[in-house]
Amino acid sequence: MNFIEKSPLARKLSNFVALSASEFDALRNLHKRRRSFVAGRDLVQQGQSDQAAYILSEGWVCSYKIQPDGTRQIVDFQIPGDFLGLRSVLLRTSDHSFEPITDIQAVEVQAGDLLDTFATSPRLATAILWAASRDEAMVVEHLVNLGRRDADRRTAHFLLELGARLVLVGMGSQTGYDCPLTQYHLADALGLSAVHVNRVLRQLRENGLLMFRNGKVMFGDRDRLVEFAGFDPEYLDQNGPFLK
Amino acid sequence: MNFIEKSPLARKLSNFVALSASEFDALRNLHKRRRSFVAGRDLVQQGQSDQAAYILSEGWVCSYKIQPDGTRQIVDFQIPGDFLGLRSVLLRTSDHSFEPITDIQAVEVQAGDLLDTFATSPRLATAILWAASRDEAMVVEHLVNLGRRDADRRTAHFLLELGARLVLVGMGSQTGYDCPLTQYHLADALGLSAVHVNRVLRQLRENGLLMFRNGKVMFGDRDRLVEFAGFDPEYLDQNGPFLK
DNA sequence: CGAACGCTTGATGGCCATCAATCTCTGTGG
DNA sequence: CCACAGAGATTGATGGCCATCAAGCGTTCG
Repeated sequence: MNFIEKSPLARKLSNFVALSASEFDALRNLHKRRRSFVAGRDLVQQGQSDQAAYILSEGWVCSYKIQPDGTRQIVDFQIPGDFLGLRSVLLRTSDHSFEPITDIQAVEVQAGDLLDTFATSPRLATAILWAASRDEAMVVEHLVNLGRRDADRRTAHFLLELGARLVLVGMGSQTGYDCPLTQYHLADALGLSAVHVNRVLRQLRENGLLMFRNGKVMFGDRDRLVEFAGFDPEYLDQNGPFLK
Repeated sequence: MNFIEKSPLARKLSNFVALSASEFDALRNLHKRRRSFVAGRDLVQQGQSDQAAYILSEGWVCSYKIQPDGTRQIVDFQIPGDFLGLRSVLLRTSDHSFEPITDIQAVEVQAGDLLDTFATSPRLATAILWAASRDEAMVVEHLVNLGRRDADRRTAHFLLELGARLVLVGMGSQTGYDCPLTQYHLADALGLSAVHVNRVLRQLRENGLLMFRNGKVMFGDRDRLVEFAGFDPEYLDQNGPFLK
């Protein structure tokens, strides 16, 4: 049993493709330089060009865009096993910034190595493209969330999705998960004010649906919460391995 | 001069990579079956599995998701040269639906052919991945639009982006473009009610910023509009060929 | 021990949804 | 040829969701 088989990324990809020993090797070869970053200091600034991508192995990150008027929109959160900046490898400038929410550990991935892996290990390539497609599907669902759900359902839906993602890397369960986000993070992700997020969380708590407190999210009545939020996890496409 | 060199997709990709004759050939080989669809009838239903993707050669399409309560959120519009359903090739179920807004012509692309092309023509592959990354960047910008801009700026920003995209395939200019969208389409894309979209358009018109009328969008004072909307087209990454 | 950060709650108001009615335009069939 | 239906656009009235301003609390940390 190799350490890599327990890495969050390997764990996540295994939910889609059953990886062989040589594919675990190929995955390990992607890992070049291990790097640490402290909470709060941005990795890549919006507009800065950067040909490297990262795989997050520990900690939480958010990707966001700042508006000219200073307001911030968080596009997505990254948890262990997620890629960082895969898109900015191809576009000439990074179109958004990354902020570590906690201290993090990440592994640098060279664009060239990634393309080589695609050529030599098509099954692994499929798994990686699956993960990228899934990330995009999550951004789309986030967009629907902002466009067509009110604050209560939006918040509930978001916290349910986060839970489902964490389950995939072994960091969550049906009853809840540890969550280092502040109410300000939630506000910037959900397009709400922090004040209103606070009220929404109170209401969800008083209705026995979920608790967001002291760095923990705990689902009260999960079934009722899923029903309330209209959460249909199908877009996450995590119903067990597809390629045997 | 081959017909393919004038196709919207070739035209779009040429803005990123200067394509050679053999690359035009490879691009032509992707085009298998040409198909027509009439306005209003969906191509792929949400939840339906489908292993084929399309390249749109004529007409307009929108991709959207329907909520359990019947509300609709349009995720993106596709114009000639855009891919349809590239993501659902990898995920097991299509996570959204496609509605042709006008009668359209599209070319079917087999997933396998696409991967073959990646192996034989890396420059073309890079160009296609660039286009996909750019599409994703547009969804992100759309998300920011919904989360952090008021109705006026949101509408202005959206119509400016659409204009910039159309320029790339030769269907628009600095002064305006033809646009088959209804105010209902705009409402579903912008997360607003159709009534409010109407009011917003009136205000933009009365301020001399832009006219949306009779299937045409005409910019009044484009500079002021760009300033007003906070439109920074850098995320579109269309500043001329990158790979010579 | 003061400052910073995050959380909490109240008061006020504005943006935008909703309901409702009317108007134009186009296509269609009697 | 005209009546009619339907889609799209337009405008007014009302109200609710959520932003904003303001104040105060607890905890952590230098």
